[in-house]
Amino acid sequence: MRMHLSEYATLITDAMLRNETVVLGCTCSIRYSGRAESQLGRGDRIILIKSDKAILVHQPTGNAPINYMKPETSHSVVVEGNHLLLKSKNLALKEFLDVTIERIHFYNSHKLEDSQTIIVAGTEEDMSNMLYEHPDMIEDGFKPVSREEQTAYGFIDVFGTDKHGTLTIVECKRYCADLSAVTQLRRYIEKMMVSKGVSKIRGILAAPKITENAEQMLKDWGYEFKSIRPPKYLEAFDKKQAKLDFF
Amino acid sequence: MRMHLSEYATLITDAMLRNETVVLGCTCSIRYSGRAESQLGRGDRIILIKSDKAILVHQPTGNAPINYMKPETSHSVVVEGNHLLLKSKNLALKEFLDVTIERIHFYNSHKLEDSQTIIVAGTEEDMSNMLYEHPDMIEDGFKPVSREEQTAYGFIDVFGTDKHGTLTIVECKRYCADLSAVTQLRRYIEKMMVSKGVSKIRGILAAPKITENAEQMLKDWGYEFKSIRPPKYLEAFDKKQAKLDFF
DNA sequence: GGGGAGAGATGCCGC
DNA sequence: GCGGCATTTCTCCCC
Repeated sequence: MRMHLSEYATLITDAMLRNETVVLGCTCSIRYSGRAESQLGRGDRIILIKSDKAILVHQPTGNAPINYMKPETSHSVVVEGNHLLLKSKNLALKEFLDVTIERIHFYNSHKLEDSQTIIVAGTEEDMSNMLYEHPDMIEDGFKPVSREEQTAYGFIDVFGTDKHGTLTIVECKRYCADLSAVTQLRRYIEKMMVSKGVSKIRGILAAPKITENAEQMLKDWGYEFKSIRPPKYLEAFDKKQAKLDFF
Repeated sequence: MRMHLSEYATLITDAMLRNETVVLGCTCSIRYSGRAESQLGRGDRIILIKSDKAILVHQPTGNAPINYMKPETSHSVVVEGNHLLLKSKNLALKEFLDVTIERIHFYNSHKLEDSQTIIVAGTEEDMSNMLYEHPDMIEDGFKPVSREEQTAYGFIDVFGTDKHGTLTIVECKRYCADLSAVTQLRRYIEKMMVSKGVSKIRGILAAPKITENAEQMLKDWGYEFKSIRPPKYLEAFDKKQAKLDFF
């Protein structure tokens, strides 16, 4: 049983008023203007308008949305000739999305309730926590002083002294360390040398692996690489769970 | 008319066999294991399984998917007790997603056809192209060298010589330049000084604006900031269109 | 709200 | 496939 486009306009408008989440399968073309500008010719897509008024447009393949607007966007649906015009505006961000809908394949809307927050384990933070709790993983005699030390040039993952008492900065990466990881470490060290008034600070990049160019740059600057992997995910996970269950 | 969960299992399985895109509004809980590990308690979500077998799970608010798997993932749907178990596996990436579905609010599947590619304008590339065509926007007397040469020294946005013949590297940012933009410029300059065997290379950061810390670091290193905005979106857009229409 | 940095980042292009 | 880098990055945290 196919409805007319005008009926869909009413359906969608009413659903949004009721703060429902709207799903639309349709043939459409799209134009976006805001931080950048884009155009997309006619094709079949899924449109998702969430209860917070974020909108996502997905092509039938690919991970990322092809067009989207942030939450707090206002949407209007009107009939224009023989198609539906979905106009989304975010005046605060000066962003605009126009979707010209030629045909609707399916439509659904529903009030969705979800108060859950995701718990993620195996992050860089888990890694720096592990090193803080097991400083011997860096090297014998390493003594951590602080985590997440704030500097004007950024955060420092792990900060401490080696067995000779030399100040040591450890930068963690959960995956393969690259050039920017080295420049990040370098930036911290240079800033810290000035603020602490010392001439020598050791730099250690802790990651499962490192690119060849990054390793070369690391050596050129007299820093070191330490191959360390993020903590076993399930262990960290169960730990967090235990903590949550406690309360 | 509500169906039993077992009927949905068949519906979804068949739709995937026909390479359709599947949309599901449901109450579910989720567990992910792969590059990291995550858990999400019971709540209402939208599940999207695309024709390339990518899967996205969206909460009713927020821009980004809360869980997802890349294309080429295999999915199975089975009934387990009084709920539906959607198991997604990507053995090549060693990633796993388990969705325990307690209730289905709506379901749709459809064969979607979309061969269109998006055209985006106002990018950093557009910005560097603009500077090549209008080098006076950098400063009087700036002469960009041929664009072919930029590959020889990496991914430098724009480089050339100023009116005194001094080599000059320009790094473009389409939005507010930050600390990493400065270190990036610095890295290029150091690389270039070695490869060209010169002791002085000017560095210019071209962006609409720059953070205070980044500007300080830029000055500390003797580089310069030039406030430049990406080209007017519509103009660049129409240009690209004209080019495409030509063929 | 701005700044800084991580992300299960993703996606693109080049070698 | 790896590497380097932009992204309408998004998101979180902290000042």
